[in-house]
Amino acid sequence: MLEDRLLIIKKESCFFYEGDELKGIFFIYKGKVKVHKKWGEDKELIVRFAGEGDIVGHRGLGKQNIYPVSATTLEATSACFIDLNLFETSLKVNYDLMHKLLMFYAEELQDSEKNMRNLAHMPVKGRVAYSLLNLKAKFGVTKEGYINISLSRQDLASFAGTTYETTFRVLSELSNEGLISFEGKEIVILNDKNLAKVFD
Amino acid sequence: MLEDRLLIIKKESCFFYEGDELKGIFFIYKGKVKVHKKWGEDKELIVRFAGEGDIVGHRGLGKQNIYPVSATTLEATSACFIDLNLFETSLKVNYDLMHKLLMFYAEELQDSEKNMRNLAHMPVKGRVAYSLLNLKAKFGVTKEGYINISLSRQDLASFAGTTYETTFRVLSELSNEGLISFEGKEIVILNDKNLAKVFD
DNA sequence: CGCAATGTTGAACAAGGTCAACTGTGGTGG
DNA sequence: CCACCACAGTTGACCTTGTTCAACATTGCG
Repeated sequence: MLEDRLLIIKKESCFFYEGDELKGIFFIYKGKVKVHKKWGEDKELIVRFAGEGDIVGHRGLGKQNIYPVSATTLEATSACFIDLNLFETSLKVNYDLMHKLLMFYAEELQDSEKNMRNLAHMPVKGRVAYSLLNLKAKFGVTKEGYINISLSRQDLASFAGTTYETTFRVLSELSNEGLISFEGKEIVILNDKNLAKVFD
Repeated sequence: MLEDRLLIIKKESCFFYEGDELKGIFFIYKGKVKVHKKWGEDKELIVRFAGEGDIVGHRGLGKQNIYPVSATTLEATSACFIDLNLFETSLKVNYDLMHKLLMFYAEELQDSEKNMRNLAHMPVKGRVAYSLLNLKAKFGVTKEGYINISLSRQDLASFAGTTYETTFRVLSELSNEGLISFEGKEIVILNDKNLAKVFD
């Protein structure tokens, strides 16, 4: 029963698009996903990342049943698709689930608004630093100390709300200052405290 | 019983501050309120406006019981304060309330993320235009056609995520283009459709 | 070996923020 | 009644930030 809703999604594939009709939500068993929003043809903003145990697609709930964002896997991902009806029914039946979801939304909203303020007022360097610390907090580090998510520069840029090139320069800067170090996509934060001082 | 929780708040006063301990939420009977977040000493971003029938302070729900935003009246306002315990209890008892709240959060989250993307990628002129249309949609217009909220330039700037002076220039520009007209704080949108074309 | 994709850097440019001056307007006291 | 001041409204000039574009380097892979 459950099995026929279990999806295996390969790396770098978009499993729902901004504007699509809302069919249901996804529960991530394994893998990592970016949730993003387009602007024009070639610009996007990554709104959030989701990993193991997170849900994706819930943002579509509300008046118009349309996904307001797209979701794309960053690595091979397995997820459970939960039909909208089933989900709504579960909510009706399970008070606790609904309450958890409510709290989850509340947290997300706080996050989102902090990000808004950052985009409006924080300079790029701060935003990149903030993004890195965010990623570390969410995904942790590997045993070698690298942030446990392998992200293209472009994705990092889209997350920080800036361009590829600028992200690049900022990253070298931070590296020169001894706050981080990296080889390709693998990034280590050497000094959390001082990295946090870049903003704030 | 209800009366002792009814508050009359005079114009331009902040009734809770970002960082305050969360005591409860406010239900606005009458008046208008801005919900804002500080950056540094002198910069702020207005995250949302609330009017009659809206609730304020719910953003504090979540892990740490702290208001993540401040709330300040724009006009004389009457509001009902609902103690956090009472509110939580009501949620437990009233399935429908909880569901409505959930949907409300979902909408807010969508809004917030649209705003994030706009801040990241939309130029200032577009953001101001977007803000004006937003305000019109939320508060409607007076019989003379003015947007039914009287906002200082500074507040409009903080809502659009820009500076006082820039807002000013953009407003004159829009006025020259025949899209809006204004006398002091009172603004009319002359051409919704073309104003929307400024962004998008 | 060569080509494509991605990484790296420099330079020019544009948007918007900052600062400061100027204008008008409405008190306030002589 | 007018001179003066305080203060928001208004505008100009400049400067910083970050984007854009384009060149060049490096890597990986057929």
